[in-house]
Amino acid sequence: MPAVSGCINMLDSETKAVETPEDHAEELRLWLRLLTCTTLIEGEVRGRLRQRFDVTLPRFDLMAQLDKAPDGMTLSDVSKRMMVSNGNVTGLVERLVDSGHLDRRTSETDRRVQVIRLTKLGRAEFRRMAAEHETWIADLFADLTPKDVRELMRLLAKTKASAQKSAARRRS
Amino acid sequence: MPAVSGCINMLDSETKAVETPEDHAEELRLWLRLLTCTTLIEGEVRGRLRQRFDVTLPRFDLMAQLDKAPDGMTLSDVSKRMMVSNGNVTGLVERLVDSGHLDRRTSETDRRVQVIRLTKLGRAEFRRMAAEHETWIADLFADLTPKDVRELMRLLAKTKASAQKSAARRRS
DNA sequence: TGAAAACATTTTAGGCTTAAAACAATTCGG
DNA sequence: CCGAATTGTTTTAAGCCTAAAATGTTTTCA
Repeated sequence: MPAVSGCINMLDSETKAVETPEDHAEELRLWLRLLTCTTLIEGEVRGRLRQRFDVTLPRFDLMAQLDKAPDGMTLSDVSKRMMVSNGNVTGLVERLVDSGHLDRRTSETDRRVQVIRLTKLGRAEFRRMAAEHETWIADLFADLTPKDVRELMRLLAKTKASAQKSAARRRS
Repeated sequence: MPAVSGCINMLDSETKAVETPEDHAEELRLWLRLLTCTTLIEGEVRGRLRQRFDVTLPRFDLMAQLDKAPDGMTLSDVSKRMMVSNGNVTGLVERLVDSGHLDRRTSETDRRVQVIRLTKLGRAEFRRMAAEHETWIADLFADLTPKDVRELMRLLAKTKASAQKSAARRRS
């Protein structure tokens, strides 16, 4: 392949964007690294939750959402916050109700809606787990300076916004 | 609670580390943001793979690993690279062999080992999907400048190293 | 050499997850 | 007011995923 082919294509182009097969290897590598980091940390947290508290990560995540909502949440709210499917939440909640961690009742004003809350037991257990969980996270990120943390926060916010925009573009 | 309690605790401490309940809220927020970004992008890629190619993300990921290894890989290699359990790979490979995308054979020199490769069909289909996949990723990260990308790469590398160190600490 | 350790994979049991279809209740527009 | 669209949840079918135990193979080393 001649080294000038890209330039030739560019000369061919008219007013619109160039159709040269562009190189997006950098973005691809970034995505893989992002995924690796997340998978690594998630796996570590999952293992520690299991070992220390015999609880699964999805259960912990669901309880974390409810801990921030003393008045409860609807299943839809939970589903959106956790970014998982509705059906997923149904099953997760069912098991947590069975184990006595959640209370679930039908809304008085809208009989479609199920409102779930942490029970006293659920809240107590979550708080206990959350305290230790926070130290694990701190340890996993221990080598980052406060400046690194701030900078990562900023860049990830930008990344999130970019991805949301792209997702919206596709849906429209 | 008096505002000086932290200092009092520090005075109480002896040679070892202070037991003051430290504030790790920043790291926690960082972790949640990292998770959100990854979940968002992963969900988007999953949906597009399904819509355009009727393929699942785990299948795509496995084929991506094999595409980089013309001489094939063992199941253990795949399991380590993908950071998933051995049993997971067994099932994934089984389905991909059934659909004609993978070839699997027992190693001649070590009968414990299964070596898998992409078939001609598997490689062709993967290349077709990968080309489009790359444009999706580029679009999802479109609002990041080259500098942002470099900086994120650097900080995520640091994060990965930190997490690996922490994981190793726990295992020892 | 031969038992024990290490290794590669599979199996098992249970839970997680999704997309799509089904169902139920509410809201909207004519 | 009533049919149609919308909203909230559950169900279904299939696949993904893990940890732990089981199976078969190779290596180690006493």
